[in-house]
Amino acid sequence: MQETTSVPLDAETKVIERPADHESELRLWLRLLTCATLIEGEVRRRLRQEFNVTLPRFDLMAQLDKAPGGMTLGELSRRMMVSNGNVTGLSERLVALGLLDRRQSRSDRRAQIVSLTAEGRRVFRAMARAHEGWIAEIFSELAPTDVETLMRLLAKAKTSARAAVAGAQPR
Amino acid sequence: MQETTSVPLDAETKVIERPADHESELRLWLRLLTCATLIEGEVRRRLRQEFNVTLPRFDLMAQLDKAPGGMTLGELSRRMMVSNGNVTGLSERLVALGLLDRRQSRSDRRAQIVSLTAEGRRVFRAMARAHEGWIAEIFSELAPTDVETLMRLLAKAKTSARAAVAGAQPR
DNA sequence: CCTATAAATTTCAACCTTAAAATGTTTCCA
DNA sequence: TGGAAACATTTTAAGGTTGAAATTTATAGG
Repeated sequence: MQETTSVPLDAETKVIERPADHESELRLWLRLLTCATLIEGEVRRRLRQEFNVTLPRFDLMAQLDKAPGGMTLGELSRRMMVSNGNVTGLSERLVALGLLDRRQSRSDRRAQIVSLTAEGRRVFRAMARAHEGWIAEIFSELAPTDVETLMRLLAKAKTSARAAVAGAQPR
Repeated sequence: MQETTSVPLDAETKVIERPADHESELRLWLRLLTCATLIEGEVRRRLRQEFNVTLPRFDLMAQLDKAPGGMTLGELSRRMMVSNGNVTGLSERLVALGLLDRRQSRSDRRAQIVSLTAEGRRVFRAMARAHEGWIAEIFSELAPTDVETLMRLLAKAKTSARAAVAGAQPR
């Protein structure tokens, strides 16, 4: 019975096309996603209620805060892991609010460089201080060793994921 | 020097209002978010290229696949952790594609019940099979013990986050 | 029975997001 | 030098997402 397999098998041969039990990895992914979604939602809610700012805008400002001299839109796009068109729109709104400066690069006329204004930096620092506290609160039940272990294993997961992404997308 | 503190301190007193080193938690959050974003982006890309479907639609169908009898929109909204209005729109598009059925609840005229059509179930199963393989590939560099440890610590993180969410949002 | 409150959903405006096409600029190499 | 190819960005169309207001129906207490 069940002799429909057209591939010769023996004890040393891996079963081909078996449904395979990758359930544990799948459950890991769902749990990871749940954690991220949960925390992201909470951070967004608080940013909105306490600072009237969206998470993407906060993220963009966070990148610029680390680059005193500013950054091109492309660089920003890569670091934020979002599309080019996305940063174009986000930057426009932040410039309109007076939180960002934007100028053309001297050396490359294609490139636009954005940086935080003094006001932008001031506003961001206040938000960042609160944000750090929220994250500490959210993770408060984790022991330091838990945090350490998670950091290590998530780094491993990140490397693994990057390899899969690179392998699948010849771009 | 540095005697600007106006709060009396001694060996037993926690420093008040110190900038506090919650850096490790912050880094953990950023790493968790990076992992999730990276993987989510890759899954979305493949769903799009291989099945011409968006991730939110796949997620919605995944919830319904687990509920043979269907589910109300509210239930779907809670499980997917997205807003009510969101599932309204998503469902409309999937009904238009013939992948979902939608009917009014017999017992509660306010409630709408959606479920997969036969076609929807068939399509979802094919996608789910591929999806499980992608996730396995993405996590392929993790050892079984790594997966196990991550599951455990992420569960702890989830519990911790839920407590923070509940504590902050009297709703 | 009536009415206040809660619940399920829809609608709406604003914003975020992507992929792909279009534009303008730089680089490289034959 | 002359293009071809690579780059940086913008634009566009389609869709996803939220929070809040509006609508309809259910429920419970007096």
